[in-house]
Amino acid sequence: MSAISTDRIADSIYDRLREEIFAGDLAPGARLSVPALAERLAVSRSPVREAVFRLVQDRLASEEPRRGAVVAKIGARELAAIYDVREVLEGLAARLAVENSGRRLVTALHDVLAEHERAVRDGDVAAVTEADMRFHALIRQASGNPEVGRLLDAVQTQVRLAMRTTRVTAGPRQAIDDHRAILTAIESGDPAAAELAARAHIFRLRSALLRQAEGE
Amino acid sequence: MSAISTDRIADSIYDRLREEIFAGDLAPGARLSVPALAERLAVSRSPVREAVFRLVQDRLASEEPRRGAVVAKIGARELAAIYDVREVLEGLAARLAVENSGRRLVTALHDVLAEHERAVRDGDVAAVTEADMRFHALIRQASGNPEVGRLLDAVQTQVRLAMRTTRVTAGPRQAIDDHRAILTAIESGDPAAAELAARAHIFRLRSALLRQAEGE
DNA sequence: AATAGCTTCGTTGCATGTAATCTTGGGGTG
DNA sequence: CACCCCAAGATTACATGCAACGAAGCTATT
Repeated sequence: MSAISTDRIADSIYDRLREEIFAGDLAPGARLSVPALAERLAVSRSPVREAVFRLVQDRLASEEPRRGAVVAKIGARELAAIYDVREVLEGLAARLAVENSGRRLVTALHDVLAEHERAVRDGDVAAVTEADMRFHALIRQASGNPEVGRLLDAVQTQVRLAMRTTRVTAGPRQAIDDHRAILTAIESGDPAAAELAARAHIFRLRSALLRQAEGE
Repeated sequence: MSAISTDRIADSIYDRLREEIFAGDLAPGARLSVPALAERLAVSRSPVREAVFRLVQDRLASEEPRRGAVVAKIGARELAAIYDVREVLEGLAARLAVENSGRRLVTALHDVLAEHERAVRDGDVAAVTEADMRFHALIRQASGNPEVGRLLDAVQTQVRLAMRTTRVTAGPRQAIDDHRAILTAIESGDPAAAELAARAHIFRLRSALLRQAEGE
């Protein structure tokens, strides 16, 4: 019953570096020198090497020839490509959720949507983000397809990284309207409609993103 | 201009283990002991450890608690989930290929299809597989979206692993008919039609797969 | 003969040594 | 003043040592 043993140094270093990247403490372009990190974190090079390796595989860092890994930059172009993928994956998740799931999902989504609306009214930015992510997470868990969940996690990792450079805000009202449309489609029990609604939502996010990148 | 330096021991071990898994020399369930492999391959444990780690991340192996990694088994259920993902990704690739690509793709696909038909007539199983894979690879390269390519590579890795246990053959005539339908849709320049045709193709493969798994 | 305890073996994960290779900065030269 | 070459530094990748931890098998006891 115990959780995964997190007493692995390599894991905790991976988590820590990840958070430092998302928090901006490690800006895109910053070098991830294994010896330097090992000294800063007061551990040997082995677990650091493993952690950096995982960051590269997650595309949070990229290998530069003989200069070590650096925190990855991600431009609007790459992000748009990722959103193409996200569009079809979120659509798939919504379709599968309708096919596999029941009333429980609908009520949970209603709750999150209500919280989302409250957060927007109150101007609580953190809560808005939280509710937004929860909405998608619920659907993806309900899909019953772990592969979709894993891939969407990877997509979200890239999106979070992109927020370090690109400012990507879809109008908050638009997001709520989209979510409500998705929920309505799920409630109606129509898998194809749910897929379309989810895809339309992500497609609009992608458009907003590109428009914003254009205006720079 | 030189290719990626493959003179890394860890890389060559990774490639070798991968091939041994696909060839069946390492059957699903076989233990991947790092010390044992290091001795067999006459290298130290470090590069072997890295290679095994990558296999686990690719889901070609799975970690068993305190007994090391073992070659992964993949059942019909997991494979069906993977095909759900593959369906939407191949659909996306086909749509993007139509939007981004031109006549070059169409002629290349015609060539591969002709070769595919010849191979089926001659009963050349290896050539059939080759042509089939080439058809999909062409579309995915033409999509211009590297993310789709990477994810479909990962999907294909799982499919190849699954072939070690599950026998997955869609009738060869069906595959050719499907491919011709996809090509027709691409030729017509209709992105939505191409997406639907590609999705239908994978969906049929998935159905054939599940039917075959059912009958056991 | 069955079972409980113990010993041995194998495994992982981390630390550290070392050679090869590339980058980079400085000093000397045309 | 610009440029080139060389040397020093840093990095990776691999080898190897070592302790902790379970698992599996053997032995002794009931």
